[in-house]
Amino acid sequence: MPELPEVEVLVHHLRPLVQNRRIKRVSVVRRKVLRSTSETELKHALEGATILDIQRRGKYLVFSCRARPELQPFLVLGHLGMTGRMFLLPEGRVLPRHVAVTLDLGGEMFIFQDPRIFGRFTLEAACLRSLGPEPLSDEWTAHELWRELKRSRQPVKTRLLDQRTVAGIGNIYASEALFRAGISPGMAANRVSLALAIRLWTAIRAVLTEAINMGSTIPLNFSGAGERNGLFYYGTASGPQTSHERLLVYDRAGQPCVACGAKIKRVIHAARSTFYCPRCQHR
DNA sequence: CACCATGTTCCTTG
DNA sequence: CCAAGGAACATGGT
Repeated sequence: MPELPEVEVLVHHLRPLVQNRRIKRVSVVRRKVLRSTSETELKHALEGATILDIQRRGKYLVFSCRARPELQPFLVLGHLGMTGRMFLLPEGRVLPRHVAVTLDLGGEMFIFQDPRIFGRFTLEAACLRSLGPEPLSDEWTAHELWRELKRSRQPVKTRLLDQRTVAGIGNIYASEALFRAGISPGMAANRVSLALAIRLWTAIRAVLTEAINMGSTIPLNFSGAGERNGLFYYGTASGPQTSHERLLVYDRAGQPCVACGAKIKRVIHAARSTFYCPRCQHR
């Protein structure tokens, strides 16, 4: 669930629920998600503090909190990893499996659940500094993408997964953006022309924006229960399509390309699956 | 049982 | 020293 659009949608839905709420108590069930922060440090910082806002940066959720009005705000960084979820649970309910951290907000519990424990919930915010530009910001240009791609001979798909190239693209939207741009995922990044970089830049922004727009209009199920599939918009109340149906190449190996009918291929780059149409994506 | 999985980081190899 | 690739992390779904 967690690439840029899913995190953006989560932040959008979570913000009004947690904004200006005071944290009464913190419970840490899986210490690993705290990374370099100790359990004591997190509790000391958060218990009694108020959540002022949530923002997204790349795939990170950035909580700004403040212990008291006269003090400086501080940040808590959340990351969903592969399987993380965040939602509110009415107080008194039985906790679901694989809870990593809970915040007692009084009346409701904020739950960070993460079966695989690849995610994080930490005071350590230094990792934000190594992130590349925000793909949907006005400051990010196609030329900047091109300049970044020029620096490596790795497959362009692999470069898109590197969060220093641009922040927030994951394995699903990397394949989707390359398909839309008509670029073969295995093409060496430094052989991508400026014209192709412009197409890729446009495709990245379109793919991410469309996913956000769809997710934002759908009511999320914050109970966290009954959602068996990791894919983010699955199990939500309604909607004509699941997110999966909107993906044109991802996880469609062997199926006909929606544009030309050729068989979608699956290949491996840097140990991750890549899906593409060998006819549409020739360059 | 085998294989796959939306992410990041560390280790090894060249 | 750097770049690139793969394993590891821990669990669940098919």
